[in-house]
Amino acid sequence: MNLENSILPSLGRTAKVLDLMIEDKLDKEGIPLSKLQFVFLKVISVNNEQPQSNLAELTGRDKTTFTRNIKTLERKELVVRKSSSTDKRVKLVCITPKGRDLMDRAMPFICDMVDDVESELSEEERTIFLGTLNKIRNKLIEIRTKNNIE
Amino acid sequence: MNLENSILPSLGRTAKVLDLMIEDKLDKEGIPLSKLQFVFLKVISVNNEQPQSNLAELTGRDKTTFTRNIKTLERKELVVRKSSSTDKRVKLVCITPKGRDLMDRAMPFICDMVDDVESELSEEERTIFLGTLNKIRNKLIEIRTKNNIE
DNA sequence: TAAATATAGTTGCATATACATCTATTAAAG
DNA sequence: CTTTAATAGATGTATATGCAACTATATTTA
Repeated sequence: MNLENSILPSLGRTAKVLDLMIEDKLDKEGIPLSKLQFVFLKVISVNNEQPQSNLAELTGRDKTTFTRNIKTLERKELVVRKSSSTDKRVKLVCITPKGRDLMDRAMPFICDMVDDVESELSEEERTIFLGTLNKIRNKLIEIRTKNNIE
Repeated sequence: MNLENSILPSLGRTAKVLDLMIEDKLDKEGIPLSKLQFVFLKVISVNNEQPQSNLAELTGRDKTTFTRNIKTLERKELVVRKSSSTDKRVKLVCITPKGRDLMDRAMPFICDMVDDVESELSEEERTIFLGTLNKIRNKLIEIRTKNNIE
Protein backbone atom coordinates (compact mmCIF):
# COMPACT_ATOMS: atom_id res chain seq x y z
CA MET A 1 0.00 0.00 0.00
CA ASN A 2 1.28 3.39 -0.96
CA LEU A 3 0.20 6.13 1.42
CA GLU A 4 0.67 8.85 -1.22
CA ASN A 5 -1.92 7.28 -3.50
CA SER A 6 -4.36 6.51 -0.71
CA ILE A 7 -7.62 8.37 -0.52
CA LEU A 8 -7.19 9.41 3.09
CA PRO A 9 -4.45 12.05 2.75
CA SER A 10 -6.38 13.52 -0.16
CA LEU A 11 -9.47 13.68 2.05
CA GLY A 12 -7.60 15.60 4.72
CA ARG A 13 -6.10 18.06 2.26
CA THR A 14 -9.45 18.80 0.66
CA ALA A 15 -11.10 19.38 4.02
CA LYS A 16 -8.30 21.77 4.95
CA VAL A 17 -8.73 23.82 1.77
CA LEU A 18 -12.47 23.94 2.45
CA ASP A 19 -11.88 25.34 5.93
CA LEU A 20 -9.61 28.06 4.56
CA MET A 21 -12.14 28.83 1.85
CA ILE A 22 -14.97 29.39 4.32
CA GLU A 23 -12.72 31.46 6.56
CA ASP A 24 -11.80 33.63 3.54
CA LYS A 25 -15.37 33.96 2.36
CA LEU A 26 -16.71 35.17 5.70
CA ASP A 27 -13.84 37.61 6.05
CA LYS A 28 -14.25 38.91 2.49
CA GLU A 29 -17.98 39.49 2.98
CA GLY A 30 -17.43 41.33 6.24
CA ILE A 31 -19.15 38.70 8.41
CA PRO A 32 -17.42 38.89 11.81
CA LEU A 33 -17.34 35.14 12.36
CA SER A 34 -14.60 32.53 12.16
CA LYS A 35 -15.45 29.30 10.37
CA LEU A 36 -15.93 27.54 13.72
CA GLN A 37 -18.15 30.30 15.05
CA PHE A 38 -20.26 30.05 11.89
CA VAL A 39 -20.61 26.28 12.33
CA PHE A 40 -21.55 26.62 16.00
CA LEU A 41 -24.04 29.40 15.38
CA LYS A 42 -25.60 27.47 12.50
CA VAL A 43 -26.12 24.39 14.64
CA ILE A 44 -27.52 26.48 17.47
CA SER A 45 -29.90 28.28 15.13
CA VAL A 46 -31.35 24.93 14.04
CA ASN A 47 -31.23 23.40 17.55
CA ASN A 48 -32.18 26.25 19.82
CA GLU A 49 -32.16 25.96 23.62
CA GLN A 50 -30.22 22.72 23.69
CA PRO A 51 -27.67 21.63 26.32
CA GLN A 52 -24.04 22.32 25.42
CA SER A 53 -23.15 18.63 25.32
CA ASN A 54 -25.81 17.97 22.64
CA LEU A 55 -24.50 20.83 20.56
CA ALA A 56 -20.90 19.72 20.98
CA GLU A 57 -21.93 16.28 19.74
CA LEU A 58 -23.79 17.77 16.77
CA THR A 59 -20.79 19.84 15.75
CA GLY A 60 -18.40 16.90 16.16
CA ARG A 61 -16.32 18.74 18.71
CA ASP A 62 -15.15 17.82 22.18
CA LYS A 63 -17.29 19.43 24.86
CA THR A 64 -14.30 21.42 26.11
CA THR A 65 -13.82 22.94 22.68
CA PHE A 66 -17.48 23.87 22.75
CA THR A 67 -17.34 25.37 26.24
CA ARG A 68 -14.43 27.60 25.39
CA ASN A 69 -15.63 28.76 22.02
CA ILE A 70 -19.26 29.36 22.96
CA LYS A 71 -17.95 32.08 25.27
CA THR A 72 -16.78 34.03 22.24
CA LEU A 73 -20.28 33.89 20.76
CA GLU A 74 -21.66 34.98 24.12
CA ARG A 75 -19.24 37.90 24.30
CA LYS A 76 -20.35 38.94 20.80
CA GLU A 77 -23.96 38.77 22.08
CA LEU A 78 -24.92 36.23 19.41
CA VAL A 79 -26.05 33.65 21.98
CA VAL A 80 -27.08 33.59 25.64
CA ARG A 81 -26.97 30.66 28.03
CA LYS A 82 -29.60 29.93 30.63
CA SER A 83 -29.62 27.26 33.28
CA SER A 84 -32.10 24.45 32.85
CA SER A 85 -34.85 24.51 35.45
CA THR A 86 -35.05 20.72 35.59
CA ASP A 87 -31.32 19.98 35.79
CA LYS A 88 -29.06 22.46 37.49
CA ARG A 89 -25.98 21.07 35.73
CA VAL A 90 -27.30 21.84 32.28
CA LYS A 91 -26.91 25.12 30.41
CA LEU A 92 -29.15 25.73 27.43
CA VAL A 93 -27.74 27.76 24.57
CA CYS A 94 -30.10 30.20 22.87
CA ILE A 95 -29.48 32.28 19.79
CA THR A 96 -30.22 36.01 20.14
CA PRO A 97 -31.97 38.18 17.54
CA LYS A 98 -28.55 39.66 16.78
CA GLY A 99 -27.23 36.14 16.25
CA ARG A 100 -30.10 35.26 13.97
CA ASP A 101 -29.60 38.40 11.91
CA LEU A 102 -25.96 37.59 11.44
CA MET A 103 -26.80 34.05 10.33
CA ASP A 104 -29.34 35.43 7.88
CA ARG A 105 -26.58 37.59 6.42
CA ALA A 106 -23.94 34.84 6.38
CA MET A 107 -25.94 31.92 4.98
CA PRO A 108 -26.41 33.18 1.42
CA PHE A 109 -22.66 33.67 0.97
CA ILE A 110 -21.85 30.20 2.26
CA CYS A 111 -24.65 28.60 0.26
CA ASP A 112 -23.45 30.34 -2.89
CA MET A 113 -19.99 28.99 -2.33
CA VAL A 114 -21.27 25.48 -1.68
CA ASP A 115 -23.50 25.64 -4.78
CA ASP A 116 -20.57 26.87 -6.81
CA VAL A 117 -18.49 23.88 -5.76
CA GLU A 118 -21.30 21.35 -6.09
CA SER A 119 -22.21 22.61 -9.55
CA GLU A 120 -19.03 20.85 -10.68
CA LEU A 121 -20.67 17.51 -9.86
CA SER A 122 -23.58 15.68 -11.42
CA GLU A 123 -26.41 14.59 -9.15
CA GLU A 124 -25.26 10.99 -9.48
CA GLU A 125 -21.66 11.89 -8.67
CA ARG A 126 -22.82 13.80 -5.62
CA THR A 127 -24.88 10.89 -4.33
CA ILE A 128 -22.09 8.36 -4.84
CA PHE A 129 -19.56 10.65 -3.20
CA LEU A 130 -21.77 11.17 -0.16
CA GLY A 131 -22.30 7.41 0.14
CA THR A 132 -18.59 6.64 0.03
CA LEU A 133 -17.87 9.42 2.51
CA ASN A 134 -20.38 7.97 4.98
CA LYS A 135 -18.98 4.49 4.49
CA ILE A 136 -15.48 5.74 5.31
CA ARG A 137 -16.62 7.71 8.33
CA ASN A 138 -18.62 4.83 9.75
CA LYS A 139 -15.68 2.48 9.31
CA LEU A 140 -13.36 4.92 11.06
CA ILE A 141 -15.79 5.32 13.94
CA GLU A 142 -16.17 1.55 14.17
CA ILE A 143 -12.39 1.00 14.34
CA ARG A 144 -11.99 3.78 16.86
CA THR A 145 -14.74 2.47 19.12
CA LYS A 146 -13.31 -1.05 19.01
CA ASN A 147 -9.85 0.20 19.94
CA ASN A 148 -11.13 2.24 22.84
CA ILE A 149 -13.06 -0.67 24.29
CA GLU A 150 -10.14 -3.09 24.12
CA MET B 1 -29.79 24.54 -1.19
CA ASN B 2 -29.79 22.84 2.16
CA LEU B 3 -26.46 23.07 3.93
CA GLU B 4 -27.21 20.00 6.06
CA ASN B 5 -27.51 17.76 3.02
CA SER B 6 -24.53 19.24 1.27
CA ILE B 7 -21.42 17.16 0.78
CA LEU B 8 -19.08 19.73 2.29
CA PRO B 9 -20.00 19.44 5.98
CA SER B 10 -19.83 15.67 5.63
CA LEU B 11 -16.36 16.02 4.14
CA GLY B 12 -15.17 18.07 7.10
CA ARG B 13 -16.62 15.69 9.65
CA THR B 14 -15.03 12.67 8.02
CA ALA B 15 -11.63 14.36 7.87
CA LYS B 16 -11.93 15.22 11.55
CA VAL B 17 -12.67 11.62 12.53
CA LEU B 18 -9.71 10.51 10.43
CA ASP B 19 -7.40 12.88 12.31
CA LEU B 20 -8.59 11.56 15.67
CA MET B 21 -8.18 7.99 14.42
CA ILE B 22 -4.54 8.50 13.41
CA GLU B 23 -3.81 10.30 16.67
CA ASP B 24 -5.31 7.35 18.58
CA LYS B 25 -3.50 4.74 16.54
CA LEU B 26 -0.06 6.28 17.06
CA ASP B 27 -0.71 6.68 20.75
CA LYS B 28 -2.01 3.13 21.14
CA GLU B 29 1.03 1.68 19.37
CA GLY B 30 3.42 3.69 21.51
CA ILE B 31 4.73 5.82 18.65
CA PRO B 32 5.71 9.16 20.25
CA LEU B 33 4.38 11.30 17.42
CA SER B 34 1.29 13.44 17.00
CA LYS B 35 -0.62 13.12 13.74
CA LEU B 36 0.96 16.33 12.47
CA GLN B 37 4.45 15.22 13.44
CA PHE B 38 3.85 11.97 11.59
CA VAL B 39 2.71 13.85 8.47
CA PHE B 40 5.70 16.19 8.58
CA LEU B 41 8.20 13.41 9.17
CA LYS B 42 6.67 11.34 6.39
CA VAL B 43 6.98 14.20 3.90
CA ILE B 44 10.53 14.92 5.02
CA SER B 45 11.50 11.25 4.70
CA VAL B 46 10.38 11.29 1.06
CA ASN B 47 11.73 14.79 0.36
CA ASN B 48 14.99 14.92 2.26
CA GLU B 49 17.14 18.06 2.49
CA GLN B 50 14.47 20.37 1.13
CA PRO B 51 13.87 24.01 2.14
CA GLN B 52 11.20 24.52 4.79
CA SER B 53 8.94 26.45 2.44
CA ASN B 54 8.82 23.52 -0.02
CA LEU B 55 7.93 21.15 2.77
CA ALA B 56 5.28 23.49 4.14
CA GLU B 57 3.73 23.61 0.68
CA LEU B 58 3.84 19.82 0.38
CA THR B 59 2.12 19.35 3.72
CA GLY B 60 -0.51 21.98 2.91
CA ARG B 61 0.42 24.07 5.93
CA ASP B 62 1.34 27.70 6.31
CA LYS B 63 5.08 28.23 6.59
CA THR B 64 4.68 29.55 10.13
CA THR B 65 2.96 26.35 11.20
CA PHE B 66 5.85 24.46 9.69
CA THR B 67 8.51 26.60 11.36
CA ARG B 68 7.03 26.15 14.78
CA ASN B 69 6.29 22.45 14.55
CA ILE B 70 9.55 21.43 12.94
CA LYS B 71 11.24 22.59 16.13
CA THR B 72 9.48 19.83 18.03
CA LEU B 73 10.86 17.24 15.61
CA GLU B 74 14.29 18.84 16.02
CA ARG B 75 14.03 18.68 19.80
CA LYS B 76 13.12 15.00 19.53
CA GLU B 77 16.23 14.57 17.34
CA LEU B 78 14.17 13.20 14.46
CA VAL B 79 15.37 15.89 12.04
CA VAL B 80 18.24 18.38 11.80
CA ARG B 81 18.31 21.62 9.86
CA LYS B 82 21.34 22.91 7.98
CA SER B 83 21.76 26.19 6.19
CA SER B 84 21.97 26.07 2.41
CA SER B 85 25.43 26.94 1.10
CA THR B 86 24.01 28.66 -1.98
CA ASP B 87 21.32 30.75 -0.27
CA LYS B 88 21.86 31.92 3.27
CA ARG B 89 18.14 32.44 3.83
CA VAL B 90 17.31 28.81 3.22
CA LYS B 91 17.32 26.03 5.81
CA LEU B 92 17.30 22.45 4.58
CA VAL B 93 15.51 19.88 6.71
CA CYS B 94 17.13 16.45 6.99
CA ILE B 95 15.75 13.34 8.63
CA THR B 96 18.08 11.65 11.15
CA PRO B 97 18.62 7.88 11.48
CA LYS B 98 16.51 8.05 14.62
CA GLY B 99 13.77 9.75 12.62
CA ARG B 100 13.95 7.14 9.91
CA ASP B 101 13.75 4.32 12.44
CA LEU B 102 10.66 5.85 13.97
CA MET B 103 9.03 6.18 10.54
CA ASP B 104 9.85 2.56 9.80
CA ARG B 105 8.05 1.62 13.00
CA ALA B 106 5.07 3.92 12.45
CA MET B 107 4.32 3.28 8.79
CA PRO B 108 3.02 -0.31 9.09
CA PHE B 109 0.45 0.71 11.69
CA ILE B 110 -0.82 3.61 9.62
CA CYS B 111 -0.84 1.55 6.43
CA ASP B 112 -2.78 -1.21 8.17
CA MET B 113 -5.36 1.31 9.27
CA VAL B 114 -5.63 2.83 5.81
CA ASP B 115 -5.92 -0.62 4.24
CA ASP B 116 -8.58 -1.54 6.76
CA VAL B 117 -10.65 1.50 5.78
CA GLU B 118 -10.06 1.16 2.05
CA SER B 119 -10.99 -2.52 2.11
CA GLU B 120 -14.57 -1.27 2.52
CA LEU B 121 -14.41 0.15 -0.99
CA SER B 122 -14.20 -1.51 -4.37
CA GLU B 123 -11.41 -0.45 -6.69
CA GLU B 124 -13.93 1.39 -8.85
CA GLU B 125 -15.47 3.15 -5.88
CA ARG B 126 -12.02 4.22 -4.75
CA THR B 127 -11.10 5.64 -8.13
CA ILE B 128 -14.38 7.56 -8.48
CA PHE B 129 -14.08 8.92 -4.96
CA LEU B 130 -10.55 10.13 -5.54
CA GLY B 131 -11.61 11.80 -8.77
CA THR B 132 -14.49 13.65 -7.14
CA LEU B 133 -12.28 14.67 -4.25
CA ASN B 134 -9.72 16.17 -6.62
CA LYS B 135 -12.43 17.94 -8.58
CA ILE B 136 -13.75 19.53 -5.38
CA ARG B 137 -10.30 20.54 -4.17
CA ASN B 138 -9.33 22.08 -7.49
CA LYS B 139 -12.55 24.04 -7.63
CA LEU B 140 -12.01 25.34 -4.09
CA ILE B 141 -8.46 26.38 -4.92
CA GLU B 142 -9.67 28.06 -8.09
CA ILE B 143 -12.33 30.06 -6.23
CA ARG B 144 -9.91 30.99 -3.50
CA THR B 145 -7.23 32.15 -5.92
CA LYS B 146 -9.75 34.24 -7.85
CA ASN B 147 -10.99 35.88 -4.67
CA ASN B 148 -7.49 36.72 -3.49
CA ILE B 149 -6.55 38.33 -6.78
CA GLU B 150 -9.64 40.52 -6.94
C1' DT C 1 26.23 49.64 -8.78
C1' DA C 2 22.26 51.66 -5.93
C1' DA C 3 17.51 51.37 -4.99
C1' DA C 4 13.36 48.78 -5.20
C1' DT C 5 11.36 44.38 -4.92
C1' DA C 6 10.88 39.67 -3.67
C1' DT C 7 11.71 35.67 -0.81
C1' DA C 8 12.95 32.36 3.46
C1' DG C 9 12.24 31.94 7.78
C1' DT C 10 10.74 33.87 12.53
C1' DT C 11 7.78 36.02 16.01
C1' DG C 12 3.39 38.33 18.00
C1' DC C 13 -1.14 37.47 18.26
C1' DA C 14 -5.76 35.36 18.24
C1' DT C 15 -8.16 31.23 17.61
C1' DA C 16 -8.91 26.18 17.71
C1' DT C 17 -8.33 21.40 19.57
C1' DA C 18 -8.64 17.45 22.79
C1' DC C 19 -7.29 14.75 26.88
C1' DA C 20 -7.13 14.37 31.89
C1' DT C 21 -9.03 16.13 35.77
C1' DC C 22 -11.94 18.89 38.65
C1' DT C 23 -16.68 20.50 40.82
C1' DA C 24 -21.51 20.40 41.15
C1' DT C 25 -25.47 17.90 40.46
C1' DT C 26 -28.34 13.97 39.28
C1' DA C 27 -29.43 9.04 38.82
C1' DA C 28 -28.77 4.28 40.26
C1' DA C 29 -27.79 0.63 43.62
C1' DG C 30 -27.85 -1.11 48.09
C1' DC D 1 -32.28 7.00 52.55
C1' DT D 2 -27.47 6.76 51.71
C1' DT D 3 -23.68 5.55 49.24
C1' DT D 4 -22.01 4.98 44.57
C1' DA D 5 -21.82 5.85 39.91
C1' DA D 6 -22.78 8.76 36.03
C1' DT D 7 -23.21 13.22 33.79
C1' DA D 8 -22.73 18.52 32.52
C1' DG D 9 -19.79 21.80 32.28
C1' DA D 10 -15.19 24.22 33.41
C1' DT D 11 -10.07 24.47 33.83
C1' DG D 12 -4.95 23.13 33.21
C1' DT D 13 -1.97 21.89 29.81
C1' DA D 14 0.07 20.84 25.37
C1' DT D 15 -0.35 21.06 20.55
C1' DA D 16 -1.88 23.10 16.15
C1' DT D 17 -3.23 26.95 12.95
C1' DG D 18 -2.81 31.09 9.94
C1' DC D 19 -2.37 36.15 9.20
C1' DA D 20 0.33 40.36 9.69
C1' DA D 21 4.54 42.13 10.42
C1' DC D 22 9.42 41.58 11.02
C1' DT D 23 14.67 40.49 9.82
C1' DA D 24 17.99 38.90 6.85
C1' DT D 25 19.31 37.76 2.45
C1' DA D 26 18.74 37.57 -2.79
C1' DT D 27 17.07 39.28 -7.12
C1' DT D 28 15.51 42.73 -10.22
C1' DT D 29 15.35 47.33 -11.95
C1' DA D 30 16.84 51.84 -13.05
